Amino acid sequence: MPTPARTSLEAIIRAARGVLEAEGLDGLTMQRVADAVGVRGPSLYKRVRDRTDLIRLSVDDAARELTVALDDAADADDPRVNLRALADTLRRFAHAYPTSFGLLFAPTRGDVRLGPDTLAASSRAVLETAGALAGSARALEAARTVVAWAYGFISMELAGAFQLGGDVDVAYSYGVDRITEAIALRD
Amino acid sequence: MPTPARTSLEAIIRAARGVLEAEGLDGLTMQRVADAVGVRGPSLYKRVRDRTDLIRLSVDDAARELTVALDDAADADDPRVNLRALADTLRRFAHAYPTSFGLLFAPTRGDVRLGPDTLAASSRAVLETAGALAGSARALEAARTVVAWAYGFISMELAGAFQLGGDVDVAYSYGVDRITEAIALRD
DNA sequence: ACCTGAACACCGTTCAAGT
DNA sequence: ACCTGAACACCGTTCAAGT
Repeated sequence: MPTPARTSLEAIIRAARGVLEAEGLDGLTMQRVADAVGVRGPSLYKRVRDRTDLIRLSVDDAARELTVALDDAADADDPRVNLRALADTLRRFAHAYPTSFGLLFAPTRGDVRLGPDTLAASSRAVLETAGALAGSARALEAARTVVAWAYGFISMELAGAFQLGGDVDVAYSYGVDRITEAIALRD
Repeated sequence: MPTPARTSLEAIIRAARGVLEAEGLDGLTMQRVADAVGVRGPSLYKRVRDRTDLIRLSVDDAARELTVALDDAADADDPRVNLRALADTLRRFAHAYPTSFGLLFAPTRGDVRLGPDTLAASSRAVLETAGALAGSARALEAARTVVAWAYGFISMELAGAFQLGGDVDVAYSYGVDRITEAIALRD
């Protein structure tokens, strides 16, 4: 006799993302997530292969949320305005979900890797805006330059590497301008 | 009656770094490190507070090695040449010790954080070269821009985010040039 | 068809007992 | 003074038994 489902993959991912940001990666235990969705630990394995899979699903879910935010952000005509909006959106995302952000490109964790489709979707808005600034032939490398800088800057910020002083908001804003001009230089 | 020491903190850190790069962060178990230095697990706690402490010590050790390499790299008169040498040195370090590199600024792991002195020492060469390019008043933000870009680029490279094709070496080299010109622009 | 308790392997850590 | 085996708590994971 079938038992009605007492939870769902969506609920599990939502709970896992909450735990991930509240307690960090080490705090994400199967027990903790099971408690949060009102089920026993072993039941999670009905919907999720293992803990690594759950982490990947959570980061993937966060990446999709980021993609939506980025797509919404770049709605102006001026590509410089759009690039700033994209950079600000990425930084807001990172502050809201630092652990997920850190795992997005974490070189340390080969096991938690996003699918190419998720990556491509989240790159779309940046690629388009970068292309408008640098020329479509240079779109890819321009986009990489912007994302690399922004990811690096925000990672260092979150890691507390900017202890030498100075206003981090100002530094970020200034950096966006510099990078924008750097990729807008035609040759 | 005193027992002669059968290992040392240095040997433990060396072994831990080896395991860290060979097996990744999850592979760094106390048991594994103990085996590598020829001692039982509990003995490690005579020299190390806990596993987190051992990770931090390992990353700190890697950071010191990086500092030496950076100091040696920037020996030319032309700051552009030096900046390229510094960028190449950082990238070589990252490829040699990807896990340590990832932990250097990992936003995800607040527990494994380098001391300000270690950070300051490793920044010195970059700060000096950046200052020579951007002017000493702009040295700090110029250095941050370079390091943020390089860290982000290499992280994405190691994370496999550059699957869209193109020669990564060329992209890195090109990026160094762009960033160099961006921070060399006086205003 | 999903959920559960019991069980297992593994790991970090402590500690009393050895030398 | 350092090392060890035993022990404990905790966690991921499996599985037979329940409904």
